[in-house]
Amino acid sequence: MLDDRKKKILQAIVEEYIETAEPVSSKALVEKRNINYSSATIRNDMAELEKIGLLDKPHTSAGRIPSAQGYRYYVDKLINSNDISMKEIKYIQSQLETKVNQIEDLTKIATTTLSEITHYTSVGIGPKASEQNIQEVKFILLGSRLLMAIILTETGLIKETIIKFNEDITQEQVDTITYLFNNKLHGKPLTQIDKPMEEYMHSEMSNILNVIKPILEQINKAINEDVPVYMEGADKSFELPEFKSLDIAKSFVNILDTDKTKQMIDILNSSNNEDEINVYIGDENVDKSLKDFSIVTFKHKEKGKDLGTIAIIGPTRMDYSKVISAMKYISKQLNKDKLLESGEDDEDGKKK
Amino acid sequence: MLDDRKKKILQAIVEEYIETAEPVSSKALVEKRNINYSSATIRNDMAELEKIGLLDKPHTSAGRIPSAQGYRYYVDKLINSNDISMKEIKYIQSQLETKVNQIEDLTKIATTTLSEITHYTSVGIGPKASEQNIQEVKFILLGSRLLMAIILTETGLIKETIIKFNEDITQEQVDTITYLFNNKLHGKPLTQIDKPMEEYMHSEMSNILNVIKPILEQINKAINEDVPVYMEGADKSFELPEFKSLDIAKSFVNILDTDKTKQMIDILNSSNNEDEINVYIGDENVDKSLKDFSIVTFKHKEKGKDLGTIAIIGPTRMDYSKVISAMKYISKQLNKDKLLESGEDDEDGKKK
DNA sequence: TTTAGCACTATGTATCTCCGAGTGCTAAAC
DNA sequence: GTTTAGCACTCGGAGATACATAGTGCTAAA
Repeated sequence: MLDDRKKKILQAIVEEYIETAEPVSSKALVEKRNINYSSATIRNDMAELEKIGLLDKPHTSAGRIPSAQGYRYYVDKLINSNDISMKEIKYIQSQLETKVNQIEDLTKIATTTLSEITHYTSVGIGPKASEQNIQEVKFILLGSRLLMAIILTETGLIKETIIKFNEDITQEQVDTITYLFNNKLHGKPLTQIDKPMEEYMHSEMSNILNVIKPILEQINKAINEDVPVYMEGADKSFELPEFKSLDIAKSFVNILDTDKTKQMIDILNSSNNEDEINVYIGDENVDKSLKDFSIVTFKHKEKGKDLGTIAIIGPTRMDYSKVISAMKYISKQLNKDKLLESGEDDEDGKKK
Repeated sequence: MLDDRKKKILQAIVEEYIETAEPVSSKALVEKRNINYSSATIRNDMAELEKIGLLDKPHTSAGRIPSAQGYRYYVDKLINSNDISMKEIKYIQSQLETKVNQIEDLTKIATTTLSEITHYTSVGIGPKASEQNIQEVKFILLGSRLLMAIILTETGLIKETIIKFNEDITQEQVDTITYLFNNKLHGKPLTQIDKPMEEYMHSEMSNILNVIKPILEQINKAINEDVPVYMEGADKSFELPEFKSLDIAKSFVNILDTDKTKQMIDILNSSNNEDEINVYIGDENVDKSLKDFSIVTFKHKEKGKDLGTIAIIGPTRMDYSKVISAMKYISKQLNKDKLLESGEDDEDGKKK
């Protein structure tokens, strides 16, 4: 356990370093951070903080910088998690009020807003379709051989896909299929879409057998493929002094490349704690290419269903206080709004 | 007009520089590029090529590099536009055969494939909705106050949006609206969706008046907002030696940031020539932040309708021969396939 | 327990030198 | 007239050296 002065010194070093990106000297703490002890006293404490592993020293004649553990201590015990101004609150509110066309848009807007408030790069991932339960399935015949399937989930997520057939489809067939799907699939998870249909595959209704199969195939494909990813403010990161190091810049681009999106999704989805903000500092990240970065994530859920994940990626020297505060506020707003239900309930009594 | 030897020398310099990223010396041309003249002769020619502005010299005691004009001459007159291997052709074909859920997916696949073949960053932009003509409009009541509008265009592009109402909507209203929309809008451009509807706004059908307005609003929003952008292989660019310069790396990230997407869209959409490959070298680009880059674009059209634009962005020292060849081949394939029609024609005789 | 004072140390920067690759030009060769 | 050999010249990059400086660690005194 640290005594008060050491805590104060650690906090001051972290915050000063976050601000200046330069190793912090004992003198700087006295002059800029109002620590009312002599630089010598502070130096003694700094030496001890270094011994317990909370500070690092780039070299003998430089100041100190926080270690990953130091940031961790700061985030866990010293942080001000209400570091958000009235102006920022207003801005967030105005952004979240924007009308959305789709549920996914909400995550997108939150991602953008977060990047604008924090000046870090933010990444958003749309809802994972596979976790959702089916509310309703609609089929629309777009042409004699072209069928559009629209799946609405209980949380309002919409998946649509187009199926092409080699032979003509009749409206009667479509009606039958629509009836079957909605009868069998309501409330079932999207991943299990083909299980309940299988019995029909082997049933007497041979006239739709050859129609159902391609539909299931295509729907399955649509569910598993499409996880929208939004990235905002990548250019902002490049203004940071850490990006003067080409290695860091490179690994950052590697992380954000669309190809590597799946990696990112894995990283973010491993943060499972519902409605809670997770912070991964430097080498706490499982992925080693993230060792020089910190990630702050938040998973937006409603009734246990994934509505999207939002993350901020920045250098370990990140303004945790600001990032966590902003994310906390946005997450609270997202949960308060319950936007999904605003216009669709009370139809069949299934929802309260 | 250049004599044959000068052409050969220019070509060799461009190609050698593309390969090595080092200023090319007269000696290198003799030894590595089999120019069967003495280095002195070559030096004389290089001096002349520099005088006409086709070559640059970083400093007195360095070799030559092509100027923007030099690249331009190379691209226009010296290039081998069939620089594509059997293996690459096979790969492109296999990729384009992938089943697509939506028309947009085609652009996406082409974008990815192009980046993989050329090893440069590629950017794809989906079809511009505003240029499309309406084929059919469907409305689906998802709840008592939630309506989904699906617009199918003549080229197969699908736009869908959700409209929320403050009061309940009946199926009869939806049917009326569906009839109205399809009656009035078939074959009209998407941008003019509200013009033909206006007369109804002032007509006797007051029971749907308050329904049409929010629908038009929301549809207009969906049309104008949603231009999907795909980016592939940004990390590949960072492996290039030019990205050792932090300024170049920075301006590159600036270009590709989602925020600046609209700039990019403008840039790409200014390349209007249908089914033709456009090359913008260095400062030929209107946007000054692109002065160190070259862009090769191709606009995929069918019957005059925009189906998407694909671009390769790389340093001015780009392998134009390979990029142009690959793009040419992909564009040919895209046009040959006419994928859009494969299953939807002959329904009502409107299409041949 | 805190502080003043001082020796010590690593780094960044500036300056200088030296090397070599490459040119431009002149004069000779073809 | 065209090509080539030869050579002086130039510039940038790599290393070496020195210097100034910011910061520490430690000792001894307050």
